[in-house]
Amino acid sequence: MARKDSELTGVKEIARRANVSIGTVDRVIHNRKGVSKKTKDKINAIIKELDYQPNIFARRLASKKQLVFAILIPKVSQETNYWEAPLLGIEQAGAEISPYGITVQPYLYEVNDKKSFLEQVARIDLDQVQGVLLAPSFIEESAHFIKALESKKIPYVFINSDIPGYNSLSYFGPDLYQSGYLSAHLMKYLVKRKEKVLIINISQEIDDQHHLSRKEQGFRNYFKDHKIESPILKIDIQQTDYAHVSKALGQILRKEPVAAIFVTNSRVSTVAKYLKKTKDTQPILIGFDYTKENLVFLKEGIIDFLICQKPREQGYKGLMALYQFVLHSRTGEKNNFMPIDIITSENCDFYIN
Amino acid sequence: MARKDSELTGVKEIARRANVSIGTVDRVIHNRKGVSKKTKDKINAIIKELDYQPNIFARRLASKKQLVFAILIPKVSQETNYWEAPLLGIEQAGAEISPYGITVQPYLYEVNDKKSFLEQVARIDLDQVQGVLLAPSFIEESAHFIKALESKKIPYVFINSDIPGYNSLSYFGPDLYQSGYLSAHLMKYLVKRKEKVLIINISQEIDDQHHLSRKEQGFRNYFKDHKIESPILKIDIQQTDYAHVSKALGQILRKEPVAAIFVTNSRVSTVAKYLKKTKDTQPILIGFDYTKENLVFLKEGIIDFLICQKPREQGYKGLMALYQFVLHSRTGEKNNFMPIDIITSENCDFYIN
DNA sequence: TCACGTTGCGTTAACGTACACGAAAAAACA
DNA sequence: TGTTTTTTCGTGTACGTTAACGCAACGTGA
Repeated sequence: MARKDSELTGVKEIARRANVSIGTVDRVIHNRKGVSKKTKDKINAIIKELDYQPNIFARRLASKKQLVFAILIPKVSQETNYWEAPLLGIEQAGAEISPYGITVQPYLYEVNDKKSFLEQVARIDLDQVQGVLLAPSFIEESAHFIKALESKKIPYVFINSDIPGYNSLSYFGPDLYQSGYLSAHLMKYLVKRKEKVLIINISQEIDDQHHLSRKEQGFRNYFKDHKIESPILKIDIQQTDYAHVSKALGQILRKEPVAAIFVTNSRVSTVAKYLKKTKDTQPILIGFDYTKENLVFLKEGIIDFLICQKPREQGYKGLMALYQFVLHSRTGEKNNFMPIDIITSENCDFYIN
Repeated sequence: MARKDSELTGVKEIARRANVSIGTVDRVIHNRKGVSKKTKDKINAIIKELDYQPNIFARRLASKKQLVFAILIPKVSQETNYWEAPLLGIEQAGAEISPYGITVQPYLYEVNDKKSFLEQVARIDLDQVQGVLLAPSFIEESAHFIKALESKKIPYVFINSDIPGYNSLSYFGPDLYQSGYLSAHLMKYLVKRKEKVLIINISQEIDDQHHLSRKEQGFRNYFKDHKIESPILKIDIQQTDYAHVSKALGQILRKEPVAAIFVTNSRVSTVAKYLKKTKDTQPILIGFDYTKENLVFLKEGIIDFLICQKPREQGYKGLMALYQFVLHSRTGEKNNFMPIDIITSENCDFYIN
């Protein structure tokens, strides 16, 4: 009899060893009620001993129900199409895993609006969700949501920005400090000794400040570590519209001729727009993100370098990590810092965002 | 009766419509013999009409047999650990898809040895293989193998280098011309007007020449397109050992002081080794690939930039493409040019190869 | 004509799990 | 003690596909 082989695994074997039926084993596996503590413990012990891995094919064949993953990220705004990329990655991953009975439900919030974030959170029915992929833009609001997830034991993955200290499955996103550090490294090649460098923060959001300042820190520390003598100027611009930005730029650039400008986020295109209009010698311009707007100026040569951290891949890999965990109990690295890519007008056509 | 719903799909429905049994339907699906041409055609028509997608869970539950993918790439040599990266990507993909009953069989050949390539090809039993991932280093030898694959209708994917004109499922690898073009772009920032630039080809293999020259072409064309006045020198070194390389370098560098050197492949570390020993002012050095050896010199500052094209991802995505096609009949892009990454001593620790 | 092979097809038992249904056992109540 | 309720558990069917087995019908050669 070849039965010996086949009976060594599966619910049947567990049932046999525990002297119960497969129905009972099934109940403890799904911890439904109706099993005495005693037999439940016995069965759990056997499961652990056998390191029982349920057959996912049989499981998903027998169970008609879909798994649901909720996606909580900003929606694409007129201001920037940055979030298009993660969404594309998510959609691709979603398409790949959909044959395995997984449904992806997007909940998209306004990038600068906490209220909108909370509205979307409220729409998610945690009893119908087996995993969450989120960009925790707003620290406090996210913390509250995450607490709810943990109490329901729903696994979640962060993308784009991290909130350390939580028990997330993993994080896929940039190492902000390093990307600032790298930008400074590029600068070193481009500015001559003692030429001035300007850092520009453009953001109205307070939560953002944390991100921006970590980049700035990296940037400044590189200059310090490498004893670069170029003076660093810096301005904060709290309004993101062109009128404000151009005015602020005009003021400082008239007084202080700079050889290079480092914009700490994707709004570098606004700066580029200003620089294009002035006839003066163009300073080197470095900024972030492969957005439509930035790309135009990159190709025109107004922007010299863009730093980018694979937003598409963040979405793709984030969702895949969720899938690997929920379906196969596979956990990968907890922190997955995306590579820091340097984009120029030459390689931009080949950049896979 | 809810039967109406459930009967609308699956082999049962096909069988019902064709007035045959599911056994017969199964036979034509797996085109086994024992079905008359007439009913076979009828069933195939219905399958197409219904756009029947077999339930993969039921399929893999019922069928105990494993799918086999053969991997035909160079093995890691002492000379370079380049091929470690693709293999790692392949192994990761292999681990992820192994629960779906897929076995990955590596056949590794010596990178510079056609005989070894043919030996490995001979070891592959095409009747036991459902897909092939290969790096077609040797054009003619590969062509022969590919012909065999096509006659058996076994899908195959190229990585690292492409042989256009074949009906491969897809290609994952670099766009050589562009990576040369980009290198030149970097040079532009780094050398002053009329300073000399040196291109170095180090390779004993003839097949390689094709690759190298496409890079060189890209490099030269950038200079032409942008009317850069720096003269370009060039040497070919046909022996890859350090003694030869250093001798050749000594000869040319003594005569011609150059501001920058562009090495067209991963052997840039050999050049770096030489430069490190000379006390002269170090020229800018650009080369290819994130190998162990190159990394050392990059961190020491001898190599300034490395161009890299995600060898790990080539392996990962290549195998995944095979999987998506064989299991889910999903085809993606045919040509997948990898992003052209610029690696410096600053971002190298964050580079995901 | 019989015996035997071939072709074309139907039937059925797996594959491992989920879950509804109902039965037995235990507990609670009278 | 008998009756009801609750707890605990076993049985059976379904999920969609695979493939072994077997049975007709037909053809072939003697």
